[in-house]
Amino acid sequence: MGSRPDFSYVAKLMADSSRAAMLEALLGLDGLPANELARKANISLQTASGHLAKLVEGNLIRVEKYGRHRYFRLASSDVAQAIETLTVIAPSPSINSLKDFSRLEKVRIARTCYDHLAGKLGVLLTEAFIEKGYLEEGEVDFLVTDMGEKFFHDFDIDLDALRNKRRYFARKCLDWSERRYHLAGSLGNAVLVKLLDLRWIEKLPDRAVKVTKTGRVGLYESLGITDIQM
Amino acid sequence: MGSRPDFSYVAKLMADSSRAAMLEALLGLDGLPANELARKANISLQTASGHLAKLVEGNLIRVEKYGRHRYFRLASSDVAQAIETLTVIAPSPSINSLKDFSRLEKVRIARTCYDHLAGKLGVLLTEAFIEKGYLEEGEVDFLVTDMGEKFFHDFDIDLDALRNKRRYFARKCLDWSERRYHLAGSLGNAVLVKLLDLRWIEKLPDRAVKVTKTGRVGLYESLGITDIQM
DNA sequence: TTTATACTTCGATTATAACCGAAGTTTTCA
DNA sequence: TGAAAACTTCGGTTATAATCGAAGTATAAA
Repeated sequence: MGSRPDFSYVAKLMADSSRAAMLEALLGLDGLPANELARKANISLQTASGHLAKLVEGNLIRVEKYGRHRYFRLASSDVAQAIETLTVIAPSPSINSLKDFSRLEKVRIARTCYDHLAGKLGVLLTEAFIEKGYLEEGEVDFLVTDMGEKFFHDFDIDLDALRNKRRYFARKCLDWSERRYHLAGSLGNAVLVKLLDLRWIEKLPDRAVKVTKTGRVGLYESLGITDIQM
Repeated sequence: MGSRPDFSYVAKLMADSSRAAMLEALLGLDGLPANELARKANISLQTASGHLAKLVEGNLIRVEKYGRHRYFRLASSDVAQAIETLTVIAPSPSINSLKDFSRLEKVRIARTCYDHLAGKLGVLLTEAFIEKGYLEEGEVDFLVTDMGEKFFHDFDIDLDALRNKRRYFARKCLDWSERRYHLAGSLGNAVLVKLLDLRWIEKLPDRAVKVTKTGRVGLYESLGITDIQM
C-alpha cells in the first residue's frame, strides 16, 4: 500500500450530499459566500461552515477574503474534472414515467447551468461562436476576437462592463450531458440574459429552457444554428 | 434538482477505505475472488461480501460466476478513469523510508492504468504520438490522423477492429503522477498489449512496468523517446 | 463606541454504516 | 449422500460524523 495517493480521502469529501450540493453550486465557477452555499445545500450556516472548512482543508475549494466577506470557489479545474468524471459513472436520475423522461430530455437539450446556458443548446451556441470566429478557445477561458467584439457589440452586449465585474469573463465549462465545453462566466450570463430578453428562449421548470419560434429563426439567421429538436 | 446524475452516490462508494483498497486491487484488471479482496483490505470475508454487494449494486464492479467461484472486476474503464482522476487531487502519500520512495518512483515512471499505460512512460508515448503527427488532441478524445492510420497499421494494430468494439476508442485520461494526459480506450489497450508482446516492457509488482533493453532501442528508433530513466 | 453582518466554534443529539460472530446457502467433489 | 469450499445474510455492537442551537469572533458601518 501507500505507493499511491489515497483517493478515498477525496471521495469521502465528495460523498456527503450537503458537500456535494455545495461543490455542484461551485461548478458554476463563480465564487459564492457561505450563506448562499448553505442555502443551496439546505443546511444551517453552522453546518455549512464545518463542511466548507473540511473542503478547504482537503484542497477541493479555496476561500478569498474581502473584509468580512469570504467567497469560496473550486481550488482548480482538476476538481471540476474529477466531479465530471464521477458524474459519468453515476446512475442517471431514475426514470419511472414518461413525464420523468421528457423532463430529463428537456434538461439535456437546453438548461441553465448556474447563470448561463448549458446542454445541447449551450454547446451548439458556443461552437457557433467559435465557428463564426467570434470566440477562440483557450486553456481555461474563451477569448473574444476582434470580430467577436463587433458581434457582441451589435448584439447589444457591453463587453467592457462585463470585464469589469469581479468574476470570470468567458470561462469554459464542461457539459456533463454533451461532454463538450460551453461558455460560462459573465459573458455566458450576458448571452443568456439577452436571449431571454429577446424571447428567443423561455425558462421551463427544473432549469430547463425551450427555444421559441422566434428564437429558432433568430438563431438560424444570426449564427446558422439549425438542429435543435424541440 | 435531481436532473443531474448524483456524483455523491459514487463518491460514497469510493469513500470507505476498505472499499477503496478493493477497487485499487481491481485496477490491476484481473478478476479477483472475494477472499483475496478481503485480504487486500484487511477485513473479514463477511464484511468484504457486504462491500462487494454495494459496489456491484452501484455498478462500479461486476461479478463473473464460474461454479462456486466468483471473480470480481471493474465494471468499465470509466471507473478506472474516475479513480485516476480523483487520485490527481488526492494528497500525496507520506514517504517515511527509502523503500517507500523507490517503490513510489517505480510507479511514477511507468505503470498500467486498468488496461493501458500510464505514468511518465504513458505520457511520453502519447506526446510522441502527437509530436510525430500520429494523434491530435481533441476535447475528450484523441484523434488518429492519416499518418497515424498508417503508423498504427505498420505497428500491426487494427484500428477498424478497435473502433468497432463497444467502448471508447482513443480516450484522454489524466495522469495523477504527471498531471498530463495519456492515451486510454481500446487504442491505449492495444498499444499496451503490443508493447508487452514485443517484450519492450515487462510487468513488475504493484502494477509498475519496466522498459527492457530491447524496448529502449525500439522506443528510440520508432518514436525518438530517450529520457526514461531506468 | 455601538450595532449589524458574516461567519466560526462548542456541545449535545441522532443517524448511519462498518464491523464481526454465528448461522445459512449454493456448488463441487468424493 | 455427506463434507468441504466459497460466499451471503442476520443481528447486535460500536465508531463516526452530520446536524443545529447557542455562544463567540472578526470586520464594517453608523
